[in-house]
Formats: sequence, structure tokens, C-alpha cells
Amino acid sequence: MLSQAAEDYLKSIYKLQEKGGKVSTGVLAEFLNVKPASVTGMIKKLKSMKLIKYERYHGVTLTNAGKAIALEVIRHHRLLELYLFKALGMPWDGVHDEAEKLEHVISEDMEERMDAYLGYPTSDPHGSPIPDKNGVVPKTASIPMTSLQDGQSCVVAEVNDSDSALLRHLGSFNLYPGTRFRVIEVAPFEGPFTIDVAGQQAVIGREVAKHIFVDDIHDT
Amino acid sequence: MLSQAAEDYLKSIYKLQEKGGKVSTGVLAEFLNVKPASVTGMIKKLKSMKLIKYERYHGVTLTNAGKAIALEVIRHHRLLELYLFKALGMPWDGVHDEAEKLEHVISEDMEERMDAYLGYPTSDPHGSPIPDKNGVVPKTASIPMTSLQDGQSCVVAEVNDSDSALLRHLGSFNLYPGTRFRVIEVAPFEGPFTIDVAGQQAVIGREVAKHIFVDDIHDT
DNA sequence: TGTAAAATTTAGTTATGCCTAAATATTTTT
DNA sequence: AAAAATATTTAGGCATAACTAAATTTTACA
Repeated sequence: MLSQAAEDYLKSIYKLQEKGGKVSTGVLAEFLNVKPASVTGMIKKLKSMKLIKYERYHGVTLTNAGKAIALEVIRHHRLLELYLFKALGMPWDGVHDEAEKLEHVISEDMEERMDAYLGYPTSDPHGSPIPDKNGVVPKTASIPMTSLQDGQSCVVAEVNDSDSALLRHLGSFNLYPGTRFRVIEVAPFEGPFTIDVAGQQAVIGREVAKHIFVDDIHDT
Repeated sequence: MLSQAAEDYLKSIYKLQEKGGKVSTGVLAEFLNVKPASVTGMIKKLKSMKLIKYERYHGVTLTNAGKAIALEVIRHHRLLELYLFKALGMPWDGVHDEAEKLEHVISEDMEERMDAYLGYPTSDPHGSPIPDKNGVVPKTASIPMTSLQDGQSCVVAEVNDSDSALLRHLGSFNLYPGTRFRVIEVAPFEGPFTIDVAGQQAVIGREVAKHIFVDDIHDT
């Protein structure tokens, strides 16, 4: 059985790989909040298990076996987030931390039962896609909020799930996946976004907007 | 934060203490499936944390702090068992193993939400009492099935939760907590019990009967 | 009571996964 | 292309929690 630490490495590699960019020792270390020297050690281990490919100074790549494990952990995480949200009524800014611990521990059986209870969902409370049992990730073609222009209307597709303060902030504006809003004004010089959500005005800073992805854009 | 291993030691000490008898290094080792030398190490650690009292060759006792942790872990375990059983429909012979892993990992918040969902229950699917938030354990005055006599009728109160084969066996006779049955005959010389459960006859061996506790006994 | 048996502890190892500090390799800059 | 900056690895430690084998302590029995 794979250690929790190893699972976290694979999950992180997958996510960093998704974002584009080379997954170097240093990047991984930063992402996982460990020191580069520690990453070197785990890289050796994962390589010897044939879960990753690695060449010095050229970054890491998941093998198919490694990717399968990464996707299974991510599936666990997102199913758990949605389950905790829907079945236990946990707030959307609380489910990430809980899922982060549970994801390494639940059985296949529990995974399947949650999946069935939820009706085989394809996205979690933050809009992130839930890979299916075969590791197939639903397509999500969304665009960063930062690329919106004055007057455009759109629907929140996905937000970063790991920053609970950010999530509470967005929640205070009722900005959840599925919520439609309209850009009233984008302040010049990389300024904040003034938007209209269901008749209410809200100001969203650039840094926050970077973590919001949107869909279904209309010019109005 | 306390390690999972330490939590398991405290939980085991509590359970062994309940059963009566001195909780010696060797007994603990056997119960936890580790070697006595390993127990010595953990005993030192737990003693230094003031979670147990210990004197060589005289066994271990929980301090109040240690008992509180033990009861919290047991509470988690039993709430989880009942939750998995009721909310996710897991079979009663499957919930123990799942709960065994989850019990160390769930938050107070999740504990409270499960508790509320279940309506603040006082026993798990195997009839074991669920300690409340303050560590108060509901009274359960039940008697081992092995002390029953011919013709007595009673209700299953509690069964050992950790042996899934045993649980499946009992399930095949519909022998769950709350089920009433009548002893038709106790075979002599420590023989098996022939019982009547809802009109069906079943033969329960002594070894199995030792793991069944009953209540509400009537002579018929 | 002395000796054998049983229980427990000590000493030394192992594996995991992290750390720091120092060494080395690569890339970038000048 | 050499020097400087950056990235990565090596070497040596630490903590946890298990193990084995050997020593020691306690208990039990003859």
C-alpha cells in the first residue's frame, strides 16, 4: 500500500502538470510545503516504483500507473467534498480540509456508495471536475475571470477550493459555481472588478479574480 | 497532536480495562498485534504525556486525560459505524474496518454533524454504547448469552463488532441487536445453543455465543 | 527457598519522511 | 566562455513506531 505522503506527491504532480509548466523539484517542494531535499528523496522512491519518470533538471512526469493513483486520490477528494457538503451540510469553505484527510483513508466501497448517493456527480462544490471510476476527467472549458471585459455577463464555473478565507469571501457575495454575474466595470491598470450579482453590486480584487473561472459569456 | 498509534493504544487500554483484568504489557501487545518490546516504548511515551499510569509488572491505568482521549476515539468509531450503516447503507459487517481508519481523522465538526444527523444515538449497529460528547457512556447491563438456560427468551443487546465473519454468520440468522430469541436447548458439556428466532431454528456454537450479550430475559 | 518459567525491558536495527548544511550540477548572465 | 545565480543532490540527523535478540526482573512452583 502506498503511503499518504506518496499519494500527496502524485496528486500534486498531477495538478502542477495540469497547470502546464515543468514540474521541477523546487516547484513540487514549494507546492507541498517541504524542502527540495525532501522532494529528491520521494522522487527516487516514486521513480523506483515506476509511478513517475524523472530526469535531473528536467522535471517529473506521471506514468500511467502514477496518473491513475493521482486521479483516484483526486476523485476521492472531490467526491468527499461534495458528499460532506450535501449529505452533512458542511460549509463549502470547510469541506476541503476535511476531504484532505479523508481522501487517503476511504475504501472503494465507501467511494462507490457516496458516488451513488450523489447520483454520479461530475463536479464538486467548487466546480472542480470529479474524475470517474476509470480516471476520465469531465471536460471543463472555462476562462479566468481576469480576462472579462466591461459589460460581459457569465456564470461562475470553478473556484480555487483550498483557500477557505477566499471561499467565505465569495460566499458573502453569493458567488458560487452556477451563479451568473455581469461585469459592470473593470478598473484600469489591473484594478478590481465591479460586478452585479443578482442585483447586488460587489467589488472583486484582481488577486481574487485570478482564482475564479467562468463560462457561458455573453456581451450585454 | 496525538499520533494514530497512540490513540489506538489508549483505546485498547480502555477496552481491556473495561473487561476487568490487569492491562499488562503482554496483554496490550497481544491485543494490538505488536510485540511486547514495542509496547514498552509506547508506554513510556504515554506515561511521559501523563495519559497513563504505569508501574512495572503492575499494568497500565488511564489517567483522566487518557480516558478522555480513549472515549473520544471510541465515540468517533461508533458514531462512524452507525453513520456508515444508516446513511450509506454499508453492511454491519463492513462498518468496523472503515470506522477503524476514519476514527482518527474526522474533525469535531464532522463528529457533531453525524451525531445530529443520527439524532444523538446511544448505540452503534452492534449494540455498543456511544459515549456522549462529555465522555459519558450509556449504561448497558447485559449478560453473556452463554449464561442462558433452556426455555429462556431474551433480546440481543450487543455483539462483538470486529469479526466480520461472525457478523455475517449472525446476520444469516437475523440475529441483530434488538432481535428477540428463545433458547430451545442448551446442549450439555459446553455444547451449542439451539434457539428460535422468529420461528426459525438456529444452532449457535459456544464460541460464537461468547460474543453475544443479551437483555430482557424471560423464562417461558 | 531456590530454580524454572514467564513477563518485561534494553540495546541495537529498520523503514518512512522530514530537516539542515554543504557539495555539485546546470542554467543564465555578462 | 567564464562567473554568478539557481537548482538539485548528497550527507548526516531527527522523530516515530515497529522489529529481533539478549538481558533482566518478577512470579510461580517444587
